[in-house]
Amino acid sequence: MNATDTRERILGRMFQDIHKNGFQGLRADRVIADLGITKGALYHYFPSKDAIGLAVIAEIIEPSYLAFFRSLEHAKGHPIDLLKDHLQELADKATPDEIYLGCPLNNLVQEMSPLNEDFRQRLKVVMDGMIHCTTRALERGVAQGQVKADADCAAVASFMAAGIEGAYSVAKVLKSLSSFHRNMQQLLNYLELFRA
Amino acid sequence: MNATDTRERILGRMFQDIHKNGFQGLRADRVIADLGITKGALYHYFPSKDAIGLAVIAEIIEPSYLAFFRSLEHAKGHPIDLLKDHLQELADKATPDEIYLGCPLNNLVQEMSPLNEDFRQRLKVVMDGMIHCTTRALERGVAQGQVKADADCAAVASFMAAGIEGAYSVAKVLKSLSSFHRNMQQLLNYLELFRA
DNA sequence: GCTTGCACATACCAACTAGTATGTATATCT
DNA sequence: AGATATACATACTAGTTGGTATGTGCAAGC
Repeated sequence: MNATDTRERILGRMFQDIHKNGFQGLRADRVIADLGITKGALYHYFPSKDAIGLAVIAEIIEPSYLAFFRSLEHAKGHPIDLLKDHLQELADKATPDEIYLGCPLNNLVQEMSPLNEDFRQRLKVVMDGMIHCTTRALERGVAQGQVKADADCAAVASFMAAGIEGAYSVAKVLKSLSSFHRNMQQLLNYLELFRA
Repeated sequence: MNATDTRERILGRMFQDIHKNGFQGLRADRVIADLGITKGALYHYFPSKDAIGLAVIAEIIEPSYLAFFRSLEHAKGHPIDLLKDHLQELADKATPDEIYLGCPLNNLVQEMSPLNEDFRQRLKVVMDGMIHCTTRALERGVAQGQVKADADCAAVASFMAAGIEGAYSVAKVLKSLSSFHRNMQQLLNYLELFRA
């Protein structure tokens, strides 16, 4: 077991615990007991609880969310199809358990934005990334005649992000995977409106 | 100062503290210090912290959210106009501070649904109420030829709820009132699609 | 005027929780 | 081989936090 392994094991479990309990509900003691390690190991890698949360956002949440959206930059194909495929994939791969726990990004946004500006800044980077990449993809679509010329690309991109988070949110209270599917389908219909 | 006054003062402040810090971040000590009362008063009215949270949902959040949606049942006028007026009002009355703190319902949903089934049940009642009242209003609109006959009323109602929560969510991270306005406007446009 | 019960106030505690101080085994470099 | 740094383990603490046990002023009812 080398050093990077331990650090990543810690971060992975922290992410899971935060996903379930929220950052304020995260208990370092619970995680280290779970991993079979000790406080010494934990505080060897992270100076504080806040640092753990920020590392989880930067090293786990951000990469996993922005992977697709950054790929839009050089992707071939109709931007609306690319976006719809991604939403469809999100809908298809979602398990009841994931829906019940909610979107990790959304959870942290709701909980931490007003409490810790460092958290908000890092979360904003992720949300901005999603929206801006989508906006640019739609704008390229306009330039290529694939997307309606009068489409407000920034507004559509922003609404798509809101629709995704809202779908997660509603499905989470209702504890209903089918609610998530229905709302994602409505979002697909909405996107289709902007095809040229 | 009579008894009901004290109870309501406590609930009001608890709501504010929860709105800002979340339920797990709620500190009873902080609230009673703020109100200038003592533990004795607090635990005279509420048996536990959980009971406070549930009372806040049942007595503050639920009535304020469902007031409009229940009124739909007997309201005159085009259902789409009624809904759009409500969304417009939500957009107009939102202050930067409220946007920064987020939607109280959404906040609690994200934080508490997976942690406490009692909370989730009570929050689900609110969300269900919003969606079902909207659904019925749209269905009446279909019956009266005001709403497109092929509209999936339940899906539209659900998506409207998701759109609202999503708009709050995105605006909260971005700390942007104009983002909220833009997304609410997109939601208005979406609703317009179903006018007969 | 005496009891009863409501509406609090005071003092206190047990459990938890992030964080620290210190020790130690092992690998690496010189 | 000795020094140094890394990667942890152990033990402990200071500050919180929800909750309780107990006391008290007071108004209403008898």
